[in-house]
Amino acid sequence: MDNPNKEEISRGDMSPISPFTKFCLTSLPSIGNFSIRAVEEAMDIENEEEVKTEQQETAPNPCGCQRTHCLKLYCECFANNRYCIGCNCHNCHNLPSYENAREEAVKQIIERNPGAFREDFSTIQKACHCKRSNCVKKYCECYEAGKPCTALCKCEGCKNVGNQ
DNA sequence: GAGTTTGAAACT
DNA sequence: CAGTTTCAAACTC
Repeated sequence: MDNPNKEEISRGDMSPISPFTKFCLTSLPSIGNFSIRAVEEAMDIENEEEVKTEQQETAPNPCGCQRTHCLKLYCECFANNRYCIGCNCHNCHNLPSYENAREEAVKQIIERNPGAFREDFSTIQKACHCKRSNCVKKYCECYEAGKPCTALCKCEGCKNVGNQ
């Protein structure tokens, strides 16, 4: 298998700190007063990694995307119009420093589905197409949202019919 | 933790 | 629009 970081290492548009340097900064113990934070500030780097660390515990639904750079709707963070913060994703481009690529991806998705990023997401009625989960597992978007399936759904063997 | 199953998203 | 593939999460062992 290829090193998943290879691509990132060779990119020219990434933040000026290499993955290896990042690893060193975050993994090696600080020496005396020589703190990681001081190094970061001295290098005047983007602070997204710092933000990640600080918000790690409160990050809602951290994703674990491997292949999409978190720029497809497969990525929960991206789909919810959030940057990836405290996630376990690889080669993430869903970050302020990749704003150009991010906006391009958003544009492309909106072309395909104008409603994909509507703000009032909670009011959108989901319509699932489940075949095997009986709509009673979190594979089903309706079930996951805590809502019964409706006539809009095209599911088979649905048992997600609410309390009735 | 590894492998399987699932259905949305993406693609053709 | 329908069929197929890709993807990441849910789930199982």
